[in-house]
Amino acid sequence: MAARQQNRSSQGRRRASHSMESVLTEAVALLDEAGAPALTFRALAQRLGGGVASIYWYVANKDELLDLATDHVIGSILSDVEALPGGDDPVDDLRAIAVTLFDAIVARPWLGAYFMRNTNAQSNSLRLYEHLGAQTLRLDLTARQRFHAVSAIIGVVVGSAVDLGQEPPQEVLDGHLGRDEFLGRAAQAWRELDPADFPFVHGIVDEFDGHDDADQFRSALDLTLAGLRLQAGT
Amino acid sequence: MAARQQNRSSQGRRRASHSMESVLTEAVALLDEAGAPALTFRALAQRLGGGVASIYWYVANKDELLDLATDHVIGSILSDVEALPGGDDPVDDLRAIAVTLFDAIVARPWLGAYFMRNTNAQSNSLRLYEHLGAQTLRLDLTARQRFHAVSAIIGVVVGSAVDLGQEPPQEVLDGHLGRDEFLGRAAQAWRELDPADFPFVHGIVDEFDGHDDADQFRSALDLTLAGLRLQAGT
DNA sequence: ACCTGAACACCGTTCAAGT
DNA sequence: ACCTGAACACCGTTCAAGT
Repeated sequence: MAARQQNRSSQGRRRASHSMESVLTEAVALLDEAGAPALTFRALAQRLGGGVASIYWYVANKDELLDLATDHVIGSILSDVEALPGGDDPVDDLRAIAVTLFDAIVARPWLGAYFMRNTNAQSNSLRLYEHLGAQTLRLDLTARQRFHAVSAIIGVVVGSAVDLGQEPPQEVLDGHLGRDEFLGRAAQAWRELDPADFPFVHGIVDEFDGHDDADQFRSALDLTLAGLRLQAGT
Repeated sequence: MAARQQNRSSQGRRRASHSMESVLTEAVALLDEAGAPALTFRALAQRLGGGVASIYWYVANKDELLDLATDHVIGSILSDVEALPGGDDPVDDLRAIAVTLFDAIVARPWLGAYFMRNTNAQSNSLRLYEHLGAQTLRLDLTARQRFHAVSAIIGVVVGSAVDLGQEPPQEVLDGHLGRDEFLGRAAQAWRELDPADFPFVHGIVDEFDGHDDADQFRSALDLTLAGLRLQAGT
């Protein structure tokens, strides 16, 4: 079937041969499988079937590796965003894009920490930024308002994402405790606080218990978009 | 003046003696002086004048150290928040609290990554949460709306904070480049993009160049609060 | 041009032992 | 009850050398 790989000499496996593409694909695979702590140069080298030092031919350091891995997956998020239908209401289109970003981060919680962190090294991020911003060009806003509006929307996404990206406590990872049990346990602690000292916490503990992160995100996004709509006079 | 310290024997310095308080104070000092990477058990032990292992008497692991250090500084932020005058408009009071939080994070950029991350281990965080929430009790909202409103506001703070907490690139740290030069350099790269492909980016590049993070935060916060005001019918 | 092995300096964490 | 020294297993990064 496949031709004999050039990097196998007659003596057996000798020299590995990588490529930027394979380095990033395997880096993302590690991140997806076990989160940010799983991405080490040694683990990555092992997956690539080579030595640690060869990775440094492709990236200058770990920060750059993370930036490029992030931009790599943002490439596919960008495709999703570009596939969005787009309607006649720019604010609704902004919402649809933001929800797409949020969903992508839910699927890859490690993304939360690196998303939109460095638009220089991340060229797909810049395109995504442009895509969001393009919707604001359809609204009656000043340049400064547009700049701030897009920053605010990204802020809502990142703010929610950071919450999601939090490594769950050890009990949850070990599978001894599901997310619901974990929330329930925290909720129980809240219920035991003095209601006179914590009236708000008592009032919302039932909402907190078993809450959906997506709901929370949607509400935060809707508040920002409502404010934006008001500002644009739409 | 001060009595001879018990941990000095006649042979000279022998056994160090710590306390939770001194551990956290020195941990915060390290974080303040050089950011999150500076807080290592070895550096902390050196400042405390003892061995690394003794720190484990006070905290179970580094995560707990970070949680407690964060809660420690949130204690003083809480004092600032409680010292706020408080007016007749709950939304304005929410804004004042949020701005206080933002200012605290500007002063301690490392906080951004840990702020409000674990209200279990962080008892001062919970009090701060209650303080924000208490303002929403003065608004005509459902429990769910209150819960989401406070989450949204914290999201705006954290979203902006994450941006601030980013370690500046090496050139800025080295002092070869100021923040303005750094922004200007990025802005210049944006100006060189094809305007047909990046109309939005071109439209806001002058806003981006030399922008103030506080302005950006204030705008994001105001959008959220405007949305909240609308929701509460105030 | 691209890959390797071995080293370096540094982490968090543990543990048997001291006081 | 609290502290210590030394070890362990792991990091990112470098470099002289190979192909």
